[in-house]
Amino acid sequence: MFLATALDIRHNGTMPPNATQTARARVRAEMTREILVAARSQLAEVGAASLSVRAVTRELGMSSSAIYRYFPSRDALITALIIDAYNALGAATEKAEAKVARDDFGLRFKTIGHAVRNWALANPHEYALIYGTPVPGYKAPEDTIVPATRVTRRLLAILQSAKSSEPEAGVNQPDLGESLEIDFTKLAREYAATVPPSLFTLGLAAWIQILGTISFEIFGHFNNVIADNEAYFDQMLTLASKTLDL
Amino acid sequence: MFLATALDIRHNGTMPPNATQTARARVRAEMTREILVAARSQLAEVGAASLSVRAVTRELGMSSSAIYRYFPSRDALITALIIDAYNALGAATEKAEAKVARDDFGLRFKTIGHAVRNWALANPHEYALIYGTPVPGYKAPEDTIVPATRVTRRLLAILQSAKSSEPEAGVNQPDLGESLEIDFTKLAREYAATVPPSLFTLGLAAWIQILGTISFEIFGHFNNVIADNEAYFDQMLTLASKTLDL
DNA sequence: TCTCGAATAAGAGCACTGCTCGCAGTATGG
DNA sequence: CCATACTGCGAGCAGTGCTCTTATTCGAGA
Repeated sequence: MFLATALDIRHNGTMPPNATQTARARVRAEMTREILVAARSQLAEVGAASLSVRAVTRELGMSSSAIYRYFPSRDALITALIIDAYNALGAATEKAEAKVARDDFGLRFKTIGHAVRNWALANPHEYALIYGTPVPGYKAPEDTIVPATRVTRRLLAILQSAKSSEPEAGVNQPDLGESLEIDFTKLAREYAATVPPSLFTLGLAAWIQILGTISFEIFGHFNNVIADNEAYFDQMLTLASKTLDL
Repeated sequence: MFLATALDIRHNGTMPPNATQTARARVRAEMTREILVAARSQLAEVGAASLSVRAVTRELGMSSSAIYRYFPSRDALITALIIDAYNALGAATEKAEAKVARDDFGLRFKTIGHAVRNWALANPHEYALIYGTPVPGYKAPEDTIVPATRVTRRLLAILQSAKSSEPEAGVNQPDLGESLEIDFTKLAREYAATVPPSLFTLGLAAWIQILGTISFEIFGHFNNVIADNEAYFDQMLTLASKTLDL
């Protein structure tokens, strides 16, 4: 879990190697957890930009300097929140998708789309944290890569299943140039997928359409433009699903 | 221009009504301009989140409090930069589009797309300012609405022209629900456009696809995913252009 | 069981931020 | 010419992230 990860960020050289945690390690883990809970509520309230570590410590009744025993910097705290957000989004979508019939690929696709949107609307600041403007000095560490791909892996699985049951369907698959052919072939290999590169690009475009539409809504670009946001989103999902021949 | 706007934000009740500016008004306008220039360079360097009004005043050799005679708050300064960014983006795309043949709608569409991307890559912080996470306390004022629609009006004009020359083409226009029919009919009326609502939704989807793809690139979601970003972007534009039957 | 080093917590402090206020000059319209 | 509006400056406030010193507590090895 990310808590262990957060722990390992600091003092990784001095952590005891055995699994049975000492009392001190346990209270440290508990403290770390509490800090993250407080930080998460702060994030939900005021957003990442206005998140103050001093406010977090105040909420916990500790001194402002004490938090640096657990997180070396504000950036490290926010990184933990980013991983947290990716996992929360992943869990929410996986839970939603698990409820629908496996063989209805179009429904699975749309369900994931709506789940992402619903999570984003319920947690706008968390969404902005992962899909909005990156924080200034921030450089995505390795820890975020896997959680970041939880949803896309799910989408790819659907594409994969749909394609295997109906191979080489009549989708209008574009012919890519050489460089894109290389990029997406490599990408498919990394994801252990067998979907052809041309179809892969369509899947990526659909994913971008989903996030782009949600970002438009969350960031206020639909204000005075569209009233029924959900209807537009659903219509967009239907269209994307059709493009992917699901 | 936005400078006049920025001026009118403050002291609008005390501005002399006649057009011939007094000496004081002229030096005030000049000062406002210089502040914006300095702020713009700051923005380009460190981004909106890290933009410091004190740093701006230092760059101008004035005291930190003096700037509040020109902009009532940091938010007001950033608002001016937002309008600025919208106009810069609009100017860049309009300039690019003006160079291509009027009757090649597909090319005009793709040219606008590439122009937006090129501007975003050249001015990533400005792009993030208008299409990334909104600044915490920020509420878009009326002044930003018109500049914000410069590019979309251009795209709509293309759609409009293409449709009039080839009315009711064989595009796969989706049938919308009642609420969307209302939303987009109203929207078309506001834009003084005659494109049918169903086609309007496809145009919006294309615009979202463009911005979504650029955001992915600028915000780092293509790192270790796609190497040839431009090729992917162009391929996406081709696809979108085809969907719009341009 | 004792001891000594490591981990923790707290407080003072530094350099920075956005912003306010009062005071001094200066230009301007009546 | 003069009252008034405007402008700039410096001090200061409350807040920030973060560091360093000091004091305390804990736990593992002798």
